[in-house]
Amino acid sequence: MDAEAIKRSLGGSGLRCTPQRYAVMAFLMEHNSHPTAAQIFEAVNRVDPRSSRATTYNNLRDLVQAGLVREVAVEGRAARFDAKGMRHHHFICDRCGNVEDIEWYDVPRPASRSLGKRMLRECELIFRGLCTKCALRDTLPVKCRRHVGTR
Amino acid sequence: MDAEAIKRSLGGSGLRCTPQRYAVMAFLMEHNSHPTAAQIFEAVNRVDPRSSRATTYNNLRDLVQAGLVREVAVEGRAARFDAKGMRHHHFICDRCGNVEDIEWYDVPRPASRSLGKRMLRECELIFRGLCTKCALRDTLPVKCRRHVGTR
DNA sequence: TGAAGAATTTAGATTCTATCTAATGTGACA
DNA sequence: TGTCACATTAGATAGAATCTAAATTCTTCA
Repeated sequence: MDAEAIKRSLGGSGLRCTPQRYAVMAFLMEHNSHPTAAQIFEAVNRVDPRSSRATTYNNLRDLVQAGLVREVAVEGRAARFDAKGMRHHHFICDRCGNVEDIEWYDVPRPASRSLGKRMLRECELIFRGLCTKCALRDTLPVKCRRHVGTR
Repeated sequence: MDAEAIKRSLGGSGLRCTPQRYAVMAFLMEHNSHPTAAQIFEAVNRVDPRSSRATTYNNLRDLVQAGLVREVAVEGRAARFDAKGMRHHHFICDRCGNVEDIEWYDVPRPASRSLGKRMLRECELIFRGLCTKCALRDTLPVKCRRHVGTR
């Protein structure tokens, strides 16, 4: 959306605002669908300046390190990425693996006794179950299922 | 530890108690180090009945589906596995990727409004930061670092 | 300017993780 | 004992992410 804001946040993290890096960041800010690296690579390359797979991964790594993007690991599937906008939690669908945002609320920290000498950086709350589509699909008679996309 | 208990919990989930499956389950119950599939495969095969990689993965999948084992996805690294004993949360080290248990405490559920039609199965609380070893390593002068194993 | 050096990108190879295949083995039960 | 579903196996394959080494672009500063 706001090109200047993206430039500023990249610069503020010591990252050059290259076309490829900008494209990745802009795509993530315009889509809250938690895409995979492959999806980002493909989407960014549908538009002009062609970028390589390695660059997409490099840039995602840099953006995550800079704290501008969050990476969500999903068991048995490719990692998902998410521009850090408003704070939120994540819901991961057991069946289709899609990641969705859940409205933020505060998470109680563990007792310092149970943390020991560990350095706590963040608490992350993850919900699991069936997303709306998959939950609906479960309650439909079999002959109707094909009408509900699986992702 | 208790062979009979393992047999019973496998049987109760409709899983035969094969030597390979038993070995995986027993290993997970004896080690709370959250090993990877590769580590489990190797450890189980150091003892007698040789098991194949595919079987190790198959059995881990079955045990997770049966709810006897938990799988923890870690960004950029192999998944970790964990026999479900006492309830606990997880701490994942940013640097070495190791997973450690954190004493259980209740997690507040999200407002049903923010869940919509999703079917919630579980809430998982994950802490991130530096484990004791890595936190210590950070505060040591460089010349001493080699004395602290990274794994 | 423009030369040097740092950061970035690139295609393709490679590594690592996990799953699939098709054949074989095993055990429960009638 | 025969049958059938469940399990295991080695090796091939798929999928995700990283590495390599060379080329390119940017920044800085003489």
